Amino acid sequence: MPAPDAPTAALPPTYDPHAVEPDVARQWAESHAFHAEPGPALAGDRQPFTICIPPPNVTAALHLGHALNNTLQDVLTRYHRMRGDNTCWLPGTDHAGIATQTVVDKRLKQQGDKSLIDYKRDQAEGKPGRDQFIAKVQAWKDEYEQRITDQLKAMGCSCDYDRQAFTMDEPRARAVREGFFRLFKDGLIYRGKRLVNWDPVSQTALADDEVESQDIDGQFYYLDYPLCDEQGTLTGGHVTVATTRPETMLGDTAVAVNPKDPNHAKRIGSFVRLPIVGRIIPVLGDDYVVIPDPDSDDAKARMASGFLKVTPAHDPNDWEIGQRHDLPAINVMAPDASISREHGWTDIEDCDCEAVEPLLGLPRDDARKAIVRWFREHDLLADQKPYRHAVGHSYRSHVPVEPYLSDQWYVKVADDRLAGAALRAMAPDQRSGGTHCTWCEPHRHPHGDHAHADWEGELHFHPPRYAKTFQAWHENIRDWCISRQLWWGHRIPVWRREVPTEGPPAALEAMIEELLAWNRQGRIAMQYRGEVVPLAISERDQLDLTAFFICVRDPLADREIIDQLEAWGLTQDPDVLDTWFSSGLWPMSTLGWPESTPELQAWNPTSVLCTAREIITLWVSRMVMFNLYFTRDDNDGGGQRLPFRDVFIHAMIQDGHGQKMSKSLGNGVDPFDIIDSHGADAMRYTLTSMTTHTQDVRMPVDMIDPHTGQTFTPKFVTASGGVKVAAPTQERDGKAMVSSFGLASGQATPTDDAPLARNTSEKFDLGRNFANKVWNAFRFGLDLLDRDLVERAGPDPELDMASAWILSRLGRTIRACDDALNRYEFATYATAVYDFFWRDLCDWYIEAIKPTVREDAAQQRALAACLDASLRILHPAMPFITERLWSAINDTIGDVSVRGLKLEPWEQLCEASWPLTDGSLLDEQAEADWDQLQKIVTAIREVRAAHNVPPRQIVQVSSQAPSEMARSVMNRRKFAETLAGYEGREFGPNIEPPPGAASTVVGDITIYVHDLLDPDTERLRLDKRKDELAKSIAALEKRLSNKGYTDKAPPHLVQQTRDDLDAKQRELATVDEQLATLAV
RNA sequence: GGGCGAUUAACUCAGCGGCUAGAGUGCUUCCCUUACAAGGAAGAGGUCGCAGGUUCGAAUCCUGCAUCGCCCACCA
Repeated sequence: MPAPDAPTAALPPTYDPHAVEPDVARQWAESHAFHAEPGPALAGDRQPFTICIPPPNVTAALHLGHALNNTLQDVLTRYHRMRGDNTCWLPGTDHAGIATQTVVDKRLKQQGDKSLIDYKRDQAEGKPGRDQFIAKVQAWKDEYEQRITDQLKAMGCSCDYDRQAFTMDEPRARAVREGFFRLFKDGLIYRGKRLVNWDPVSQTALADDEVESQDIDGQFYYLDYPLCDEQGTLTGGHVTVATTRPETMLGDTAVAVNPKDPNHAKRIGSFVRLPIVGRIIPVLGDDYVVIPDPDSDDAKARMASGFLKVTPAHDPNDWEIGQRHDLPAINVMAPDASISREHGWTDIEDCDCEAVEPLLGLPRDDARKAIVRWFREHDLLADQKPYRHAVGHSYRSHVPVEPYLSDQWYVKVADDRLAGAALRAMAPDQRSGGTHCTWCEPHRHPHGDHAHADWEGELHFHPPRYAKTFQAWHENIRDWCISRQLWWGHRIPVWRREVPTEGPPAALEAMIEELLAWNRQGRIAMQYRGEVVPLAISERDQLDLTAFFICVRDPLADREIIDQLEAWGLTQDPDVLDTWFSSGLWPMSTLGWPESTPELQAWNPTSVLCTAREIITLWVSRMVMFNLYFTRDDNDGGGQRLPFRDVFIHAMIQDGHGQKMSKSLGNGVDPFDIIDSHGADAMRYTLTSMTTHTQDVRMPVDMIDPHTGQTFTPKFVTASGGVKVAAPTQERDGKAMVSSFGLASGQATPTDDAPLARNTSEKFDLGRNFANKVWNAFRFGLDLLDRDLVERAGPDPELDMASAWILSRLGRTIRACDDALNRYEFATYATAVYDFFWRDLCDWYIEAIKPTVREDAAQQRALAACLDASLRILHPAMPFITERLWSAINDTIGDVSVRGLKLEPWEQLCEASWPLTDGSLLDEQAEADWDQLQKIVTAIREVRAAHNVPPRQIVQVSSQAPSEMARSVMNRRKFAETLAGYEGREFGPNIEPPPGAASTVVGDITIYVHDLLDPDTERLRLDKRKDELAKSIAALEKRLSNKGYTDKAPPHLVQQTRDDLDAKQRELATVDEQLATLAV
């Protein structure tokens, strides 16, 4: 028992994170240590270091994937803060438009409350539905934003919480409005009638990358269309079109044939009468059509009939064909993807009413069945074959996306000023396809200014392979649909008049003049018939007011304009912007853009973006394009800037079945669960140590029985989509509990009898054990250290071999940490500190100095320096425990710097300096000597273990060595004696083997462990050793007998092999001798 | 269809031209030694997915194949 007043009395023998973390977190919060101010850029020698958090969606709480993401950011942030950089980590959350709206709507339905449909009805009836629904979503957002912030704080994330941002708060909204305005003004945003990816459940358009491909088993239907003349008179015969989507035939406006098709091209120029509908449509030629070939490798060629039905309003390819041939696009569906005559089916009056009537209102699946039935009944279904193919699904509602004709807003990202600039921003060594820009030669934009010559790309991906994803995306990019028919999001700041104006021409004239004036003042921007105003509007008297789009720069500030516009009968576009529009501005909007703030000047570009690879196209791309584009117009002297210089892409966490961990799948693990079972530091350390440059890491998840506290592997079931998840309810020893999946999916509700079971994973034992080791090493260290002795030793005491060695190892470890962290090699960093602290410091050094350190000032100093420096280098990964121990050790020791290692005292560890070493800590001689000593100690321990000598029993050892070595052995004897538990007897060049001694050989030295009279054990040991030696001698001889090796391999390697062989042979001889002695 | 990655000990992963291929967990034996049993000492356990090739030398580089995972791609 330590004395009650000993420093260790304050520290219990087992580390309890729950007793430490909240206090430390409070201490940090009260000290405002994480708040940063930009100050003048590059003041003194302080480098800026900034990270913008990838804002988590407010749809749900964070899971382990976020824990990994944020841990890595915090490791970097804390490291740079300690390095003395002007460090700021900006936290925040994302409103996640469609995702959040969907989640909240689903929850409202589950609770039996008024849901989106009801609010929409209210809104249509003139009641305040939109605002009320948004209020519901806002409440959800408030709840989860708080949860997320609590989680970040519990994880120890050292964000500047004073700067907490949200993609829809006012500063961010301001940035969105300004960004939209500038793109609009520059003609990079336009209104287009296009086929969009329509989600019929959410009833909104989706961007291309919000569509997920899934293979489904479908059918190929072969439909006969009767041939006719131009007037519709049947001429006999038919063509057979092949389709997977018969229901869209209602909107067919042509049949296409490949002009090169030898069998079918002759039909070009004829007409068919569309069954059911009666529409007379041409057969035309288009290269797109696949020529049938039953022997082709291409499944489509095998399935093709040669005739393609063309439905421009319901298929993207057909849309293209329609554009080429000037075909009408006839939309036959309502926004919910049911068959409808109300949305563009202009010639429905001509139809066979009897056939069409029953189809109206049918969902597309039912319509498909009905239409196939109709064709079959009318003997027009030629064939039907099974066909597996990819179908795009909404990433939110998971239903097939409907290509749907509608008016939407687009960003012209394919423009050179956006995608081209993003490509040029790539570091030349990461851009494939030569050093020239692959983009601008062929796609040179007439108005794009080329910054090539003076703008060296410096966007780097880590690992570099992800640069390829980025490049490929921008080389094939298509315009980005940014309008969403949602309520939760940034309202599009565009006003227009829905109905033609009827006012007198004079009033109209005045109105136009007013608009043009505002336009000149830069308060609005205008587009007229798709062209940016001002332009030559020659026929003012024929102006169509409904063809004007008026973008108001800052509708919130400029009420005068809004009031006037509304007085004129103009209304704001009801749609909102794609979430990624505001996320794309994140590195700017969080720093105050469009104001030219000190933050923006000091911290943009930010240092690194830390994210997962799934988001490279969705998000990274847009931030790069926006930041480059918007900074080139700003007159702040900074010029065109990237949002960040480095992109670090980390692994995705999978569950024990190799499935991606995600909220929507329901297999996510709450970091709070891990913090509860293992502690935040353990979680962080383990996650850090898992972060290598691979793509994925697997995390088998267990559950904790809330009744007993025991860990067990839950029963898994296959949920929808084939995903393996823990069964919603679990049972152990007759007692029930609810899994987190059960709760998240709403399939089970925790009760007193069946409480929620937390998750855990034994992977975190690594970090928990390490934290405990650190804790105990410090308890012991605090007990051993004596402030007077440490100070008396001074910074440059005469070091014994052990102390010189451990400081040398410390110096190497600090270097390894720096290298690893600068290269984003987190696992390397984690392993380096682990090995130093546990293996070197605890297992060897502290054990070696135990008998002497209480009186030995030099050892006191070395130990103090090691402990102090260890806390500093451990801190980025394990901030809580190190901060707690820091305050304990701060009370015990002062400045413990040693020569070559500066360790300034500091009140809080999170603000303390990172240990700086100049290389003079390294001592190669001490390292070589210690290496030899470790071998001797291990050899003796091995003998002891083989003979079952208990650890406490001191053995007698003699050793024989060539004279020059013997002296060295004498010097290191005291450490070896301590470590191997022996007492040295005789040393010298010629020692008689003591009778009854076991022996072992280390290099030149033969070691005798006295009084181990068990010849059988001895023979076994020596035989085994002999085998090993014989094997490696054979291998070495073989290598040396290969003249290719001796001729071509580096000489030092060959020499090393020779030395090695020599040593092994001598050792073998000694072992043989000993075996011979045993036989006597 | 194009691209990226993985395949190494029972499990989860390092290593990515040259030590007898490592770590954590698990397993075996010994030890509750006055920091730590969430610990200490010793140990067992691997033809590095398969087949070729390059090289004096390959887990590591190249080619092909197999299996698994992810990203991108217009659903006739």
